[in-house]
Amino acid sequence: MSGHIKNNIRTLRFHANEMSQAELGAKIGVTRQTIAAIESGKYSPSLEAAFKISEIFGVNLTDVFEWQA
Amino acid sequence: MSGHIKNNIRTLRFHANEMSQAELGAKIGVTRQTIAAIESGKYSPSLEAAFKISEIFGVNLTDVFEWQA
DNA sequence: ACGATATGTTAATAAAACTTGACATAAAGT
DNA sequence: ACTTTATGTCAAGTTTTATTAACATATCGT
Repeated sequence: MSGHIKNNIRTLRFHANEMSQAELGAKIGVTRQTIAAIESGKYSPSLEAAFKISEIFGVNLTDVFEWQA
Repeated sequence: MSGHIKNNIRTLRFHANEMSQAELGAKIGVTRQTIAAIESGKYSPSLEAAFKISEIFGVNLTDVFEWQA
């Protein structure tokens, strides 16, 4: 009923030299299936995974994940 | 082995007119025990819960939760 | 055409987040 | 002294997130 979370992972990956889902997963310590699920909005990541992803892309967490109330 | 997450909930609650854990929990839809556990660092919240908490305090998510690599 | 890489998706299982209910202590108000 | 409010903590249970493995299609380079 309340808000949901949008993400820009796909865009950020392609701007980061077309990094693959598998490569991103390896960098943060999750599987490619997990990245695929997060990217497609099947579920949202843990806070820790979210921080690691934003760290890889060198941006703020809220530039990767956006809360819409 | 990698980093951990620090939070400023206690401080933010006291700055927000000494809002109780129970009140914060009610506002974001979790129990007071969950707030206590998050606040004390027993575990980190879901990304959704983290967004809701920062929304209540009117600050950015990364002002509530800080990632230390 | 063939082999390699990237991604989509599903099913079964494991781990983490969260709930409920309980019992405890401490501080504040009356 | 008594009641109320705030918080700490624990155990058992449910829900959500993450893992692994499998099978699928599409694209790219040779």
